[in-house]
Amino acid sequence: MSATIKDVAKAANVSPSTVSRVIADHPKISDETKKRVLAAMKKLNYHPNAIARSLANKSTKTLGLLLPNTDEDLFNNPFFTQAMRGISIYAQKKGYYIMYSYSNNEAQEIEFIKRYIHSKWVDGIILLSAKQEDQCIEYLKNIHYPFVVVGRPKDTHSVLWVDNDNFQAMYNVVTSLIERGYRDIAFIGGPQSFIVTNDRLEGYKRALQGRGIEVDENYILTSEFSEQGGYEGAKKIIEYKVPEAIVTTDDLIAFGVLKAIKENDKQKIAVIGFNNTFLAPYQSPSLSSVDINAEQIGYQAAKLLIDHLEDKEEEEHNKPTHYIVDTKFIERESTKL
Amino acid sequence: MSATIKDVAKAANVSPSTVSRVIADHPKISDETKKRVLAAMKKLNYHPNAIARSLANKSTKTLGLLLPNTDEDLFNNPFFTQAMRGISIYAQKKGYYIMYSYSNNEAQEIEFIKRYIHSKWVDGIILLSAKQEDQCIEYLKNIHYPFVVVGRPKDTHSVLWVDNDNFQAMYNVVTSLIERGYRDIAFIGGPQSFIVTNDRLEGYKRALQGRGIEVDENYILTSEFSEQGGYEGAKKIIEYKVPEAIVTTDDLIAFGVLKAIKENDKQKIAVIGFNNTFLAPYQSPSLSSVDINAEQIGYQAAKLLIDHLEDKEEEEHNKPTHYIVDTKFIERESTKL
DNA sequence: ATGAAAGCGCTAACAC
DNA sequence: GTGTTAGCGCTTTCAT
Repeated sequence: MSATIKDVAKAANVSPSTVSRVIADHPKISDETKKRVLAAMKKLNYHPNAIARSLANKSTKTLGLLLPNTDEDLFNNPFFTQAMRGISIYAQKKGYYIMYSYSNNEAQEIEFIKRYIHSKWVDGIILLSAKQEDQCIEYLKNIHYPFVVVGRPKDTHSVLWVDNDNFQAMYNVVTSLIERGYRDIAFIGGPQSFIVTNDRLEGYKRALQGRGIEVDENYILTSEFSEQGGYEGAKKIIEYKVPEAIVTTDDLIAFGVLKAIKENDKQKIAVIGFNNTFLAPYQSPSLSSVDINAEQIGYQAAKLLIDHLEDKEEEEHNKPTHYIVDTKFIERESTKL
Repeated sequence: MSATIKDVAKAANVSPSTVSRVIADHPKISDETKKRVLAAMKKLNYHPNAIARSLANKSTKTLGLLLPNTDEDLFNNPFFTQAMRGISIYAQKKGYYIMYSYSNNEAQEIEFIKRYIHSKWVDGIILLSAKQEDQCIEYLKNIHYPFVVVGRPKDTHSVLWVDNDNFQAMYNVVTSLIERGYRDIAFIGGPQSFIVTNDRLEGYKRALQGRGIEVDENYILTSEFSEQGGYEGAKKIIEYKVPEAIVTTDDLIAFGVLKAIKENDKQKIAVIGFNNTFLAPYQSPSLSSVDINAEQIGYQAAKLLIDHLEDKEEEEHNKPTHYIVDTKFIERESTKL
């Protein structure tokens, strides 16, 4: 039905290869014929068939995005939509398409990865969550398939990744708390299986130690990535010993903490969230949180992968292999009590 | 590098067409050769090249998903991720891939649609938001391209769509409020450019009228799709005349309303959200909300489109052209005061 | 039931 | 600079 390269060739009185050359913006083509071909394209409303190009080029210009295998709440976390938007923005800029699939568990995740790769649908893969023992990373590394992971993997050797400096971010937050006179600071994090949890926990511990405050293991809780987790964690901690501040690894957790605090009438406890989600300003008290710039993370992840893909031929010499996105502490009422 | 259909053919001592037939599960193939071919596939670790198949079949088995052209807050609304998940689930079940793109405005949205269509990347398109005057719908309808829209379009003629019965849902909520003795009920909705806003507003009005309560236009506000909008709207309404209840068209708006109510110390005002987002239970008071089952909406949208695509040949006689997903009122503290 | 051959729409040597 | 030709990996008549 729609015009092909041959139709254009005929209409412009040139050969198909010439048309192909103007599509690819080949240098050695006379302005005159180029003009004629372009005109023929317009006239016939011609658009290159991407499938045919992909087959001939052995490249689809599309990326496969793997959404995390996890429970509902985590996926509802705005982090993912923001990262997806960032990915989409850079991809669009470079003319790449994005496919996504949502998996329920790691086995399924690997299955989808294989499907993407074997079917030749994608040129590269973006992993949207790095766990401590991530089989997807292992698999992709082994077969030397181009991929990037959002979140620092356990072993960064020869893998592209982008993340915040989670250690530093939490370190800074806790240090600033200490400098203002807080000493009894508790920590509630998500599951330990996530690297990000451990990084932030480490930052918390080191900040305390750096100021000569002993780490109290009873002040450290990791649980679900949910308000429920924060709520229950905070109750447990308050029961143990009322702290002056509670730092968390996610706003969702912090929301739960705020609720528990209110119920226990311990309103002087400072609370800090992470990820600066859009509802943080609308808590009462409004929640201080660390903005991790999720959109930028997604953007840089796409950039790392696509740039890597495009530069395949020119030796992969000094290409950066990871990118650290800045965080920013957003102070609100929950730390100004 | 990887095995092609020819390699398999050679290994199994048959012709490529025979291999192709077993891939497509063609009936006229002897069990014996089928077995031999399958064995060869395993041995060579053969996987069909989807691009080549697509080119020959003129069908990619992939769908293009258009994320709404709108401000940040709206996209952060969990509705979209839930719908995306539903879409993904049905698509995966039927072996379809999903591509998404995020657009900033309607012009860009149409541009992406054209790109998807012209490049032949997708077999159909899913629109993730129906506005009153939706140019995308107009465009797709005109060129008779297969698509489905999430949300009831203004003109439903010859378009596939899935939605809640937003009129009925709001009608029921308001009626139940009236039956419990509430009379001064205000309404705060999102932008009027969204059909869903009008449907819910209509349900609100009719419910009042049905019980002989006059509609007070000062009790009706539409604004941004955000907490900010709810917050400011509620303040305005309270200033005008303190209502007994405020119904909203979105939890985000309701969150803002709750905040305004607290600040004004008007805690007896009942509040109802919409979409039953995951944070609704974590407000204080916990927020009563209408669960719209977004995942189901996405699932049914994908189903409608894919089933339509697959049945192209067999006359399109009695195929359903839309689907209504049930809503459910989830009562919490905010309506039990 | 199976094979031969043409074709899907585009690209990339290789010639001139 | 431009045309010719041979694929890319698969499907599908049309034979047999």
